[in-house]
Amino acid sequence: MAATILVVEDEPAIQELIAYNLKQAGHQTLRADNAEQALNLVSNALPDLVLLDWMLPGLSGIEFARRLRADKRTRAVPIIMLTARSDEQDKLVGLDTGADDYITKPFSPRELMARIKAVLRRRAPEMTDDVVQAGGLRLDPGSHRVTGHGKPVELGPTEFRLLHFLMTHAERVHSRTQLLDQVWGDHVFVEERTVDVHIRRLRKALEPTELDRLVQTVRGTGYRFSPS
Amino acid sequence: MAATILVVEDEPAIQELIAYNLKQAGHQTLRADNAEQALNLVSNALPDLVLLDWMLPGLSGIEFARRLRADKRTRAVPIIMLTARSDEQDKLVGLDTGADDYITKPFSPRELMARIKAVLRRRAPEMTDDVVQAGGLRLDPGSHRVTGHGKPVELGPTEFRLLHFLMTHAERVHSRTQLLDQVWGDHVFVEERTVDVHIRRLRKALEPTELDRLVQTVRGTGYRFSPS
DNA sequence: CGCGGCTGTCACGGACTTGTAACATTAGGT
DNA sequence: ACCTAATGTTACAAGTCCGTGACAGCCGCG
Repeated sequence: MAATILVVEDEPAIQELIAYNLKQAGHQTLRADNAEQALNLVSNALPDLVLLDWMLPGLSGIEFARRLRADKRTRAVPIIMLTARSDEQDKLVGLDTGADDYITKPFSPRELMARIKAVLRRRAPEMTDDVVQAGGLRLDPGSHRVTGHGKPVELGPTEFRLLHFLMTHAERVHSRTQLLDQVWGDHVFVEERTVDVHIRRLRKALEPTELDRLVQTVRGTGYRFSPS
Repeated sequence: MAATILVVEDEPAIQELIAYNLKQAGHQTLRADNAEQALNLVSNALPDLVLLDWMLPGLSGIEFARRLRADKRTRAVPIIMLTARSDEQDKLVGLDTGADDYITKPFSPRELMARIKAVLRRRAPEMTDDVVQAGGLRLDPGSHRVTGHGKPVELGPTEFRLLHFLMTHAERVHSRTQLLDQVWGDHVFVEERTVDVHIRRLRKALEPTELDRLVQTVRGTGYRFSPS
């Protein structure tokens, strides 16, 4: 995992409780007491997920969510809403603003962690530490190992992340720009052609296992991982 | 393990029974007849685990659990609930307050001990005194001894804890930050590179037995213990 | 008080990674 | 068959990460 999670919650006790559990699970946490603070943090660096209290002093949680969704840069960030109310009405409004999931207080840490995992799995599978297998390739984020037909494959850090992303988003073409955003991170300025070089390095590392053919070029568009 | 376990139970007979069994298993026991007494004990010294009766005179067990969870200092202490009721409803409420496990009376001492062990293992596997063996290495927390291929290995306290943690979480990469949190404890401020130095000392101590190769570097990520 | 063991920090050097440019090759259209 | 844009490939310099030895402070013990 090692996801970076932004917690927007005004009650210190709950904020602390959540942060503690996140840390235990190996996540980084950013904290904000209110929406304004949260917006600041987000403008600095994108978190991988936002835990957002419904009721906030000042700008409400729901309004904050709306703003995230309105900005192209932050649109894709998964949001989990925390709320004390349990009625269906709010739930609907919450989901309408684009929340990915919804938890009503009081919640158990166990439940919270489970939902975070579920949302990350759905929205950003490369953030989880689930083992990915496809076409004879096996990548284990937990132990940071890659094997092709059982034989170990040596990868540099960037190639590892690149392969991880491609495998968790297989059968889909990704432009160089998308790959830079997803694998290198936003706020990073590198030449697009750099992607080519890393693709090359990845393929080279896969060559001994004949699995380099799984990383395919789509001329004029980008690259694709295809286990077929 | 040598864990310190707080037993909160109003029935003397059951309290005695539990205490006896805990002692047999090598644990320290603290006893309280009610929640108020328990809170006092906890404010003095943190136990490694709390065995908590559901029904208590005065402050109820569940309320006591909530208070433990509400205080930052006591938040992480594992709780096992004891209850006479067996219905699902209570179980859910109990888990919601953050209980780690649940035992319904009557229970066998054997079962209780098994659950305690399981919870300690889950919350902090390196807290138990189970002997850990892997790849020719043997670490015995009870006697605080390490042997490699039968030959004794001399380790300093920190290296011992580090190896213990790595062995109980093998085949997983741990970042320096995670290792600092888990082995040094959070709220400790030391340089990340200090981890490197202790890894070095650990490897050096393992060198005579050729077992230093089990402690592996994952460049750009952290360290991993791998018995392979 | 002196001693030895343990700890955290630093600095240096080597090994590995990374982004870029430059050149080679290929794919597709005409 | 050509031409051109896109991609493959290689080399390299700069940067980053890690191993390692040295060292000073700390603590407990004799």
